Amino acid sequence: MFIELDLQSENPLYEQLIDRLIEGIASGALKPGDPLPSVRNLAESLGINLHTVNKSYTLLKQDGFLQVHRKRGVIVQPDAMPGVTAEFEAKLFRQLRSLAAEAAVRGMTEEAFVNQCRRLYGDAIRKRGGDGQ
Amino acid sequence: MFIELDLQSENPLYEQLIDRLIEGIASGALKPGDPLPSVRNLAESLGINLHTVNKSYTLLKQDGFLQVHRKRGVIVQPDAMPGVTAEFEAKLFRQLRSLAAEAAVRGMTEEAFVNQCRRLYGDAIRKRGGDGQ
DNA sequence: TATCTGTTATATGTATTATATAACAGATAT
DNA sequence: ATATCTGTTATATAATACATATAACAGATA
Repeated sequence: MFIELDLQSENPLYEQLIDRLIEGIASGALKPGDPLPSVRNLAESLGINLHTVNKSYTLLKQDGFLQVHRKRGVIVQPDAMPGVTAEFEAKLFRQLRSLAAEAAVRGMTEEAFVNQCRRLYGDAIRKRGGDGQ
Repeated sequence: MFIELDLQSENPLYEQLIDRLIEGIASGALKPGDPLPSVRNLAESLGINLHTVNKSYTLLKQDGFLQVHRKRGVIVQPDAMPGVTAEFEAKLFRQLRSLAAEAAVRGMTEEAFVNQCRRLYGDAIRKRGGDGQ
């Protein structure tokens, strides 16, 4: 687990951690059923508070990306990952619309914008071994 | 100016307003040189505080999307819009990477993801009349 | 028994967001 | 000139979010 958080970022630490963990699942660095460090261990290794890690874990659990076994601790969702829910679609639309509008105003062509989207999707699943769906 | 803000949203009001104004510029609803309502007028018509509008205007001015003339008031940047700066690229990368990773984990294919990106870019400039670059 | 797990409770400090009221200097219109 | 409108600045207050700290609980583990 090579996770780095930016303490200077405007993004909250718990959101950064959520992003890093989802990116880990997308890339295959974290596979279904894989155990995650305990909240206390991860907090210590990241140099942040236990409750900040716990908040990230709790939100990821609520969304179905993680499971908490009384015995095995926190693990990556071993069964079906959450699908494209209405909430996720709404978030995707909202953020993409905002990014696309600013990109257009700044003179970024549709091709350039779409190419970046494609490239970053490819980067996200790069390490999965081609089973990226 | 048909702007609606979501008072329930997690997004701050001043950020929502920034998004709506940039989207207005992207779509052509707001053209270079167009005057914007005064901070007090817009605040009243949106039902929010003067300082919240002023914060949005100030940030948009700092980024070069708006200009403040002592005589003409606040207008849409009449000269060259800000280009694709390093800061914007960094923001674009950060947010797209996060969205792409979650989309991939949720089973959204690269094609579906890229198509949404393309569609939302097209929606953003739809009313510009095809001079979208 | 001692230790580790997630979880919950409580408290504190800081920053952000949004509001309110007031005032200033420049420009505009009557 | 007087009154009004402009962006801007100052100050204050309340609510919320973020991050931390300390403590405790029940279940599982060694």
